[in-house]
Amino acid sequence: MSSKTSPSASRKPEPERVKQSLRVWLKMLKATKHVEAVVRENLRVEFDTTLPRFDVMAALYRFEEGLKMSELSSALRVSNGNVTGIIERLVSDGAVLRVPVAGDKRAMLVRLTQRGRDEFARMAAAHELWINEIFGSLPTDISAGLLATLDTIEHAQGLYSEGEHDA
Amino acid sequence: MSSKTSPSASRKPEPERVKQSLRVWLKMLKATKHVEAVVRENLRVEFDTTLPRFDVMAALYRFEEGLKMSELSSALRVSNGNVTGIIERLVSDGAVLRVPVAGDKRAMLVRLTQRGRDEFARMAAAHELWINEIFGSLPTDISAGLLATLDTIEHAQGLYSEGEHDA
DNA sequence: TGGAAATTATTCAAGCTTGAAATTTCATGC
DNA sequence: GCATGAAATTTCAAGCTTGAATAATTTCCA
Repeated sequence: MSSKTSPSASRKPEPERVKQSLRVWLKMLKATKHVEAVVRENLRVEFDTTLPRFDVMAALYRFEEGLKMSELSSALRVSNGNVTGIIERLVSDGAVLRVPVAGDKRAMLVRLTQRGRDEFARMAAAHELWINEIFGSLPTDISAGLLATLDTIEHAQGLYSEGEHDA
Repeated sequence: MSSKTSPSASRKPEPERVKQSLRVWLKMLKATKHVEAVVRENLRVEFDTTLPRFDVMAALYRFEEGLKMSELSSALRVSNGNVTGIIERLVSDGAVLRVPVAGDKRAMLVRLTQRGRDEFARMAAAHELWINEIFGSLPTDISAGLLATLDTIEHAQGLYSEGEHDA
């Protein structure tokens, strides 16, 4: 770990590089928050729902057979207790169904109801358009470059949070 | 608005472009959340504080003379009531001071105490290193390109949330 | 002046989020 | 069988976040 020539060597990072790193991060954070705010607002106004609910439904939509609570929380990278509350509300709204897992009395399988599926399908279609409204004007090569750079960032550090990678 | 040749024209966006937009957004969101999680965790473990508190202190550090509550919330782009609670806790921790504004009995000026300034200075120094740990390995040209692309994104849509721009 | 409108801030209810503790159930080894 | 630890989930306290409602003050302008 921490070779002498690594750009992240622990001694004396060049101030100009640090400054640029900070600039990039702050701008990335700002842009992301901006897009998130747009999505949140649109979900609220057009579908009377929230981003966390949307995220949960997206995960469940993808796994038609359902997910265990623990699978769900790790897929969304949020805490266990968090998902409990969101699912609770989705269940009482009739969008989600809880079914016991055969052979394991601890676990619960969580699945979209038909109504939940229909509802999410509509939201997802709108969501695609909102996102395309923002990102759709990027030239193809720029877009591809951005994707590649973001990939780098995601993997470009090993000092903190050496968690599990892509699902 | 919405010219016939605009890439975000309201009719029939090309599916391949939409798909790419979605890919880029999801990756950007993921990368941002990853960095945020690192910062949050480090703030918690090394300084026993939270990201919202850090953000508030960063804004107050920048404006030594202090900020009004409304200026603070609009600088951070969060709701009014939100700031109230965070400041409340910072005040009771001795990091922030409230002073009435001369000539306006409604307004309150909020300012870091010396202790708050010292505390933030230490956190900011560490924060720079964490961020550089992640972004510092990006080649200069890539980094500059990312910055430019993010700028584009921030300004690349006028349909939703036509809010005020940079401070 | 005097009153409608705007500004500033707090309060409130609802929901999101976390990390830790508690609970129940399962798996393993002896 | 049975204890011990691991796994799945919920509960909990604390804090964050929002949008709406309220309250106090200031501004504007007729």
